[in-house]
Amino acid sequence: MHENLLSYINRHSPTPLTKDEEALVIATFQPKKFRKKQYFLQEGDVCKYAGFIVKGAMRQYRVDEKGAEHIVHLFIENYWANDRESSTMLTASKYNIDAWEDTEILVITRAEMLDLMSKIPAMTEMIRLMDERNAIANQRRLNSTLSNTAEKRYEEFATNHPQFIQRFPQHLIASFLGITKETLSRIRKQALK
Amino acid sequence: MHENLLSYINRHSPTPLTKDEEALVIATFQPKKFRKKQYFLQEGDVCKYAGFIVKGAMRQYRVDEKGAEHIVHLFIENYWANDRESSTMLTASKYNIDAWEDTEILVITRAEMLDLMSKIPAMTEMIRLMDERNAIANQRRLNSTLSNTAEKRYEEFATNHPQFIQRFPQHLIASFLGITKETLSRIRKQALK
DNA sequence: AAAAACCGTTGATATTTATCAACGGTTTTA
DNA sequence: TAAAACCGTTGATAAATATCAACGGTTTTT
Repeated sequence: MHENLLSYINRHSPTPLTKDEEALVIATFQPKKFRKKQYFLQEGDVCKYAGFIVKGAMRQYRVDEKGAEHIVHLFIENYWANDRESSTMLTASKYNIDAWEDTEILVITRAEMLDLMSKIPAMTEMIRLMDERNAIANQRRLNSTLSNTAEKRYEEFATNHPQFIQRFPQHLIASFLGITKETLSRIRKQALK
Repeated sequence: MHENLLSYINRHSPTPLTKDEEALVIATFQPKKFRKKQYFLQEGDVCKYAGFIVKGAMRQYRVDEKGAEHIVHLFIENYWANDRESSTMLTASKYNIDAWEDTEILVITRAEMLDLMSKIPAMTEMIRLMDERNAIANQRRLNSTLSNTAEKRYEEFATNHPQFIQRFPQHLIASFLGITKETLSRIRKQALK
C-alpha cells in the first residue's frame, strides 16, 4: 500500500529514506478508501488532511453562485489532494474534493506532516521540490489561460497530460480548461480536419 | 538600503535575525539600480538573480508570436522579481522583466540563497512562508481567471490591490487581467453608473 | 519649443465563446 | 431489465470580448 509513496519520496529527494524513516512514514500516513462520489473535502469545512493518491482519481471544484461547478484540479495516482489555502490558514474551504473513481489514498494531517518534516530531511526536501514544481506548473497554467485561445489551451493540455484525457470525461476537462463542454466538443471536431 | 529587506524577513519568520545573521544577509544581497525601461531579465537568458525591490516598480511579461505583450506579474516595493522556472531549472526564460519606474533592488543568486538558507533558519522559514502565500495567491488568480467575467476580475483586483491601480497605467492592468485595454476602459465606464 | 511617444477613450465591426434546447447512445441504478 | 442518469454532439442564437481605426490630451524626448 505504501510503496508508491515511498518511491515517490525517494524520487523527489536527493537522500534516500533509511529503514527507520520508512517505518515512520508508513506509521504516519493512514490508508483510507473513498468510494466513487464520496467527499474527501466539502465546502465550508477546514481541510484537515492532505492525501496522496495510491489508486484512483479525484477532482477538486468550486460551485459558483449560480450552482455551476468549476473544476480547479484533477488528481490521479501519485498526486496530492489538498486545499492548501484552507489547510495552512485553517479557514473554511471554498472547494469540494471528491472521488471520481473508487480511490485509495494515504492521508496525513498538517501537524503530522510538520512533525515528519522535522524528523526526516528527505521529507522536507520532497515538499520543497513539490512546491517548486507546483509553482511552476501553476504559472504555466495561468499563462496559458491568460494568453491562449481555448483551442490552443486544449492542445497544450492534451499533449502534456494525455493520461487525464483518457481518464476523465470531456465535460470535466472542459471545465478544467475554463470552457463549456459544447465549445470543447466543437474544438475537437475542428481539430480532426 | 537593506532595512526593508531585514524587516521583511523578520515579518515573515517566527525567529528574528541575530546581529550576525543580519550582517550576513546585508553582505550577501547586492544593491543594484535599474533605470526605467532597463531589463532585469531578457527572454532567452537564464534568470540568474532573484531581486527584492526596495523602491520602484517592475513588470514581468511574455511576448507572443504576434509580438503582443502579456503581463504576467507586476512588482512594487517589497515584492520579489524572479522567473522561478528559469532560475531553478536553469533553462532559458520565456519572460522579460524590466523596470517600469527607476528601481532600487537587492539581488541574490540562487546559490547564494541556498547558502543563506543553510546558515539562517529564519531565511528558510521566510522562503517557505513566501512560497506558501504565493501558491495561494496563484490559485486564487487562476480561479478568478477561469470562472469570473472580465468585469468581476477587475473589481476583485481593484479592491484587493489598490496600490497597483494607482501605480500602473490601465493598459498594463488590462494585460495583467488578460483583457484588452479597450475592454477595460469600457468596463470602468460601465462601473461608474 | 517642437516632435514624438504614450495613454485612455470611443465607434464600428468581427470573432470567440456561452447559453439553451434537443437527440441518441451509453452506463449506472433501482 | 426497465428507468434514470450520464455523456458527447449538434443547431440556433446571444453575450462577451477582441480587433481596427481614429481622436485629443498628456508626458517625454530631442
